[in-house]
Amino acid sequence: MPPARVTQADVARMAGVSQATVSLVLNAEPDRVGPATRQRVLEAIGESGYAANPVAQSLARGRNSMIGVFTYEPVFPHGGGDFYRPFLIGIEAEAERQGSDLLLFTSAEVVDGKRRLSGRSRARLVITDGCLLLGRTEDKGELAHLLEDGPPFVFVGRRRLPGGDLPYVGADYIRATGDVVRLFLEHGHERIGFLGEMDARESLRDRLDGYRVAMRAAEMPTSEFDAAGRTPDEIVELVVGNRLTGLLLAESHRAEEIRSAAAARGLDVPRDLSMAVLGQPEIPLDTPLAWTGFRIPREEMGAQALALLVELIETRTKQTERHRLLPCLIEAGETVTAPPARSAPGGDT
Amino acid sequence: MPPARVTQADVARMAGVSQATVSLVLNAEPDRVGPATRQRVLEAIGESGYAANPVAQSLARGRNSMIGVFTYEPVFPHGGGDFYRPFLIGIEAEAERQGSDLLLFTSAEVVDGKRRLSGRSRARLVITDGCLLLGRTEDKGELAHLLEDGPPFVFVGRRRLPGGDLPYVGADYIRATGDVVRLFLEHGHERIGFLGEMDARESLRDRLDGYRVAMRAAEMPTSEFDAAGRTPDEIVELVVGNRLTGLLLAESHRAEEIRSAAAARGLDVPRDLSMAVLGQPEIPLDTPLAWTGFRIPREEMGAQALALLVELIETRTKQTERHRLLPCLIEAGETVTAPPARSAPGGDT
DNA sequence: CTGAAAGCGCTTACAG
DNA sequence: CTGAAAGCGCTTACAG
Repeated sequence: MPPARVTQADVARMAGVSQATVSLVLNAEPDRVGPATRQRVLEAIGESGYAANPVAQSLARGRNSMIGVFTYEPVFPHGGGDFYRPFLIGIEAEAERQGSDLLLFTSAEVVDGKRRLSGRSRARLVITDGCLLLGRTEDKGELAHLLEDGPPFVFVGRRRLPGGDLPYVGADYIRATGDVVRLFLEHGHERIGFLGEMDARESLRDRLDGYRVAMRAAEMPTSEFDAAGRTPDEIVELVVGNRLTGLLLAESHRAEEIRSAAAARGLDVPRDLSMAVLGQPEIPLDTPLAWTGFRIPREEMGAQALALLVELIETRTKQTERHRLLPCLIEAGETVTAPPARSAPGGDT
Repeated sequence: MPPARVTQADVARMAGVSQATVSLVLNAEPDRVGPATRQRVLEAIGESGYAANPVAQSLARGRNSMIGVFTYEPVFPHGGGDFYRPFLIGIEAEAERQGSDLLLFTSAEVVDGKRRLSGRSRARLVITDGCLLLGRTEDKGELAHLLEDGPPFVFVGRRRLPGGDLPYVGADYIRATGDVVRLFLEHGHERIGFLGEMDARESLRDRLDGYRVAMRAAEMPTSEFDAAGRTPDEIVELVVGNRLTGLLLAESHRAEEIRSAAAARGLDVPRDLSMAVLGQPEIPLDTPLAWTGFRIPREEMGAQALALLVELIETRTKQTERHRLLPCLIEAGETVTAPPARSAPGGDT
């Protein structure tokens, strides 16, 4: 026999008032209920240990202090990586501050190892006041749907939708990458290459854009290479073939293997080749060097995303600025220095 | 203006039936509704894109597929340690399997950095079908309360309540510690000491009990030392003073510093002193040795705890065995070998 | 086989 | 200031 949960009706009986009055004490302005009645109700609540049933609240008014957290993959993966953790550190801390609980949608349907945001999963979202979305394998179609007639949500990480205005809190990769490019320029580099997957993902696009914009502003020629399917040796070959003195790595996790390959070919980092990573990899690099690059403010992104979501829920107006772009801190490191002196000033004629 | 969603009433209107009939088509056995009617309803559902409102379902059914997860500290701590992670890996995987969502009680009141399970936090628990409890700073009084009139719950880790029968899924430290003791005995050790905090926590008590039982069974004298407040050097002093050839460490995280102190005093592990750790520390030891000891099945504990909880929720009977003790796998390692030969056979007279 | 009705536990106009 | 009532969108006995 499940211990029957205390309801407003029980409290009302104890306090000798109507159920509606209990609700008013709980929800309305203090002066909606007379002080004496109010007192009795409050006491009854204390004694009974009453707590509002959020499901009923939800149905009646549509809010329940529950924030949904939807991730496209398990929040707690078996393997080594732990992609979501830094974001969730920020999210949890902010949730504590806001006084909301977090509902992890672990019941979502899984297709090809990725959780889907459609069907029952999608319907389940409406349980919460609003929802945080995290992951790198989102389906833009699903998002468009959600935007159209779903509960409020905020994506952690910049996401763009062709026709829509998707709320997000992202990191300013464009600017951060530009900062790194300018660091190279200040050191006197002229031939600075960009290596990354030529992918449509915003986080990668933004880095590429940042590179292009900064290079163009400096009137330097760009050299972009697709990292996909290339071995470290092949990449070093590209560096040499294009006489690059600097290399930006969008794929920061490959930094160390590329440096090794360069070393094997007699190219020392940073003496002969300056390198920088555009963001820290999930799994810290096993490296003897302090890599130059920038730090992604993941915890802050999580916290701000939740803060923005709460704002959206509370105002429910289109007025609020729905996008936030947080700055990345540049890390000086030691892998970028002046380029080697040109062997033949004026070119290699 | 939130886009109005299609309800059963809408579907009923389209199909020319009652709202209840729509519900029956959706939920009851196929033959509760005549094939023709059923067909019309199904068509209307298809056309309208109807999806049941899970909030309303929850309210009507009295269950909501939400499992609460209460941790005494943040699930995602800032610092290095990550105590809860392995448990939550198991919990999340099991939740996927069971089709339930996880509600993290991040709104709980915090006192001295620990979340409390009383007041509003306590009340909030009842919104879930049942709740998983994790942490090492539980208040037994709060637990007793919960047991009395709270929702079903299961503690991850063995917990005992003087008067109550608290459901848990734990690791069998008694047996695992006994296994380690027997490993020492098989190697010929006779003077085996136990070092740990003499604390009331079950996990520590169990290790001590396991040690005592196994030693008594072998008719060996026990030597127990409180690690609290003792420096590594002082501990080594105890080892020497008591002529121990073997040492069990309940506080596995101190293993390496004690080994160093022993080495500094000329005691090599395992040549002069065999050591074993009773469970892996949260943060992996920075050590050149493979430590002998046992592995705590944390993921499995999480998964089983959730499975047990669901069972309790579904059966709602006292019949179910409410306790599960999982075996710990012994790790052979290389820190336990035969004790050094006695200098004077027959004693040191 | 199907509909009308009550109920899940709340919120919120609406009367007094 | 307070109560009676309607309603949120479902499920589920209970009558026909």
